[in-house]
Amino acid sequence: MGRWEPNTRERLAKAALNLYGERGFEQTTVAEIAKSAGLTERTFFRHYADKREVLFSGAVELEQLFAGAVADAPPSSAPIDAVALGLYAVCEVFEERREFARKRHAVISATAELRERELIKLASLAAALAETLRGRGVPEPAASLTAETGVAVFKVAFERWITADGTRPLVQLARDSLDELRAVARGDLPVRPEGEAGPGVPEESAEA
Amino acid sequence: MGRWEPNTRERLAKAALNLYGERGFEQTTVAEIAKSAGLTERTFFRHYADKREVLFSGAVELEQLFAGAVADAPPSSAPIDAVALGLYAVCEVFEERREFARKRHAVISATAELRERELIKLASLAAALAETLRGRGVPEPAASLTAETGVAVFKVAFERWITADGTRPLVQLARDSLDELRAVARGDLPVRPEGEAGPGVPEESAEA
DNA sequence: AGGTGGATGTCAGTTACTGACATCGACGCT
DNA sequence: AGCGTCGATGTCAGTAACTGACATCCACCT
Repeated sequence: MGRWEPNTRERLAKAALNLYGERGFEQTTVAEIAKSAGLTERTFFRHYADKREVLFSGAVELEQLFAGAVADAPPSSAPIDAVALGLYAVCEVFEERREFARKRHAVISATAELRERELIKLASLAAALAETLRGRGVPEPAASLTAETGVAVFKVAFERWITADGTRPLVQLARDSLDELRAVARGDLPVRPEGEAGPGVPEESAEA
Repeated sequence: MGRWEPNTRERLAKAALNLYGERGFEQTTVAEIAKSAGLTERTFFRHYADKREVLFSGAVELEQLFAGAVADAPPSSAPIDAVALGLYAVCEVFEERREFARKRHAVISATAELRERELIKLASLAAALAETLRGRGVPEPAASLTAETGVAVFKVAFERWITADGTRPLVQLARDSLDELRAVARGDLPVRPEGEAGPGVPEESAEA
């Protein structure tokens, strides 16, 4: 396997992330990314299907990790608990790369086109989880609903983790969000968790 | 307000949906759509931001309808119940346009790019719902989780409605999916009904 | 009739993306 | 060493999405 400089794909990904961060996604041309990595535009498109995909090369591994952990959960686990195990496994991986995740997240959330791509990756993840759950004997539509729910919980927890100062580990935020979801779906009216006096909470007290 | 033929936007949208359905999205050029509507490519881009957006012009109204119904729910309603009301309002609208919805859905689900666009519209919807819930005094992250959950329920119900023969109204499917979600989140274990994982339609509403 | 304004047409240009073909460089084989 | 193979890269030409600048047209108003 002949090659000039090693790690072509990673060099392209790193160059892209940097340029997207500096000039913005739309203001960066693929030719610039390639040049910055010492390659040509054509080579870029041999490694990544399009200009956005360069930021999402890790999606497949993420999916495998998440779904694998769900598959390995004890057979007696309720679907939502199996998904929780996958959630925790994923959180561990992210915990080690917080700065990278932050930088990448900043670029993505700044550009509508990149947000689209991220959403479809998350949808693919949800589909994979649903498939795994069906493999565990969970019928539809429970499998899909549980999978979508798990992804929603991850999104919420990740957002809080990226935004916060980093003292609280992602896995803990995920656990909290999951608990919150159970309460929401149960129909419990959410009581204010902490002393935050943000937008006033009107008269919410009793439940039906 | 000068104009040649009326309903320019609608003519473009109809032409696009037809061509996408016949030749496929990628095999259809914007110039062809415009020509088919008796207009030019440039005019197409004056009405729609890009080639995909022509299929999503109703997203804003949908969002307003959904969020409006949530906002109008009784103040004492639990968040999930308020979202349910919005869900039902949206279902009514779709019920009247089943054939259009089916055709459009077929085109979208056949093309990755269009699925991306649809996802971001749904995400926008979820964001609007979350905002509405916060306006009702629901704190985060319960507002976002409830909103995402509501959208997930809609997706599942819509998919079943489009796939099925149409005898069951969408609103009923939505109600069922919502019940299922509550069961899932409660941790009720939908165990394999008869020990076989066949594609047979499983029992729903199998809880107390 | 004449003027105004919004919608449309025309044209040129950039850039994402693709196919066809040439080239390079490492490796194995004799 | 010499040679051939093969995968990765470079080069070039082409399509089509999308944009900006400017001309033109039609409906309406005075």
